[in-house]
Amino acid sequence: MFLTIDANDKRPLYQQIVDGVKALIASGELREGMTLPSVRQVANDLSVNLNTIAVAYRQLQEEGFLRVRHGAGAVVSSRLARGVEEEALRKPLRTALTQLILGGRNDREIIAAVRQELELIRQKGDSR
Amino acid sequence: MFLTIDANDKRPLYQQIVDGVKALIASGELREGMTLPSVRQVANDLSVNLNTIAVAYRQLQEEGFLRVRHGAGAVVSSRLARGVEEEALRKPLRTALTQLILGGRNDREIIAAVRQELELIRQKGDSR
Amino acid sequence: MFLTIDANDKRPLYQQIVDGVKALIASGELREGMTLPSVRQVANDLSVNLNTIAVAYRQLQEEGFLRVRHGAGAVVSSRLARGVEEEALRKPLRTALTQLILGGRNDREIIAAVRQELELIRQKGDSR
Amino acid sequence: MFLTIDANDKRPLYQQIVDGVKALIASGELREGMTLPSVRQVANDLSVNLNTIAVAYRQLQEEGFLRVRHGAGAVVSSRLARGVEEEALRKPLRTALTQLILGGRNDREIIAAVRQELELIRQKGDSR
DNA sequence: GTGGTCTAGACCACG
DNA sequence: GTGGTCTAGACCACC
Repeated sequence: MFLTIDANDKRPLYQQIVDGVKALIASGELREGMTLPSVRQVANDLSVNLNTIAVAYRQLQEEGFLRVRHGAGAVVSSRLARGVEEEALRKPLRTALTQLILGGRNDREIIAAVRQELELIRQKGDSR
Repeated sequence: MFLTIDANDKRPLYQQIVDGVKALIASGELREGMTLPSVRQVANDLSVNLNTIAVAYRQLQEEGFLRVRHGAGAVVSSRLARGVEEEALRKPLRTALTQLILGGRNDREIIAAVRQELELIRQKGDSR
Repeated sequence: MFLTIDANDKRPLYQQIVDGVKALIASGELREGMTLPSVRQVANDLSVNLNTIAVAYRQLQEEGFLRVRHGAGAVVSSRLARGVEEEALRKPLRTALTQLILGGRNDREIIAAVRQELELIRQKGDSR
Repeated sequence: MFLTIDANDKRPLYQQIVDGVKALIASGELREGMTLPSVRQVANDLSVNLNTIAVAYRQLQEEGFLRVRHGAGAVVSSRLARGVEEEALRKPLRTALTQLILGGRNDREIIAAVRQELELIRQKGDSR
């Protein structure tokens, strides 16, 4: 299974699933048209309640990353650039960078960390 | 007042306060030894419940950014590099970068955005 | 083939088929006595499960728009004004109009949209 | 209480709540800044499970009609014209009109029905 | 088989 | 007090 959950993570379980699937799409590991494992299977693999996974899939559908059809499964939709406002993307970036600065990193180190993370995100597959 | 809250922000109020104070410290606008306005005053200025501010101040104290003394107000104690695990700093960065990638930005644009944000964070004062 | 399905549509597939056939009858493109393609052919054309089409045809039969005979295909039986309660017709209209209002349209624009849609529905053929 | 649910309605309960609140906003009965009754209260009034109402409130928040704050309640946000594509608004209208045509109504009757519904929707308050 | 909805009830987080 | 999350388990709708 390609998703993991972390009990120490402060994000709710369903949010971890959502972020995990997004990461897989960003990395190219999940591509347009691929079918995700069923809600039941993910729930079973992660030992998490079925409804929790359903909530995650539902949110991914609403954000346009999945096409979920009732009797069929969930298919990756992966439309990029979905009219998200720049500010909505910048705010979490700003918060993350602030934490790095407070952690004592200087600009050189931060940029290096960013480059490293970008590589990590894209290590599997080759999105775009 | 130098802190603002955004009703549309998904973070809880107290977290917005915490992040706001951290941003001010990172920018150098708040420096070691400076005194923050009282819980009561901030609560009043932002029209927010007094407990909410108290929770924010307590968290900042626990993270080592404030020294709170009864009756004497809260004093900034901006010790950097406080044994925060690298991973704890990287995870929010990774999530923010993932969102930028899914938003259609390429590496060049993302690095540019990071540089721009770093400047913004440091525009007031000139810490370090 | 004259029916299409939209993967992004929130309605179930069978409902899209039902609504599609109804639209063709309303437009006059399908008239009393005409024969519809077989369940098997439609399923094949739309790359949809055979059962899905069968369900759609059955519902159309129950609503009186089709006469289905074993081995002989489905024949259009467009009897209008079939004792449908006014309220059952009004409720979806009300919901659709509410969405238009919340979308910022004023009455003039809404009426114009209604006239335009009525023309579109009837553009093929000229029923009644 | 101003919301009702109909067991015979084919829409799921939470969707009826969502549509009901939208209708109240469209009618002007609920205005910007007004606080909705708590999830628990609505659940109690309608004898529906608490989670069901929570799902409805959550969807309304995602669509931008409510600002829901954790410890506080849910406040009407009522931003009109939220970049909804024209087609998304037209499709349900088209389906509703098709049903009216199949019900035997002519254009004159349909336009009259539309005008009547628009008045009904706006009877309380006087939105815009 | 698939996902969708709903319930009952628990516990946590926020203000 | 408020809403948020999660579980367990049921039943339904779709393919």
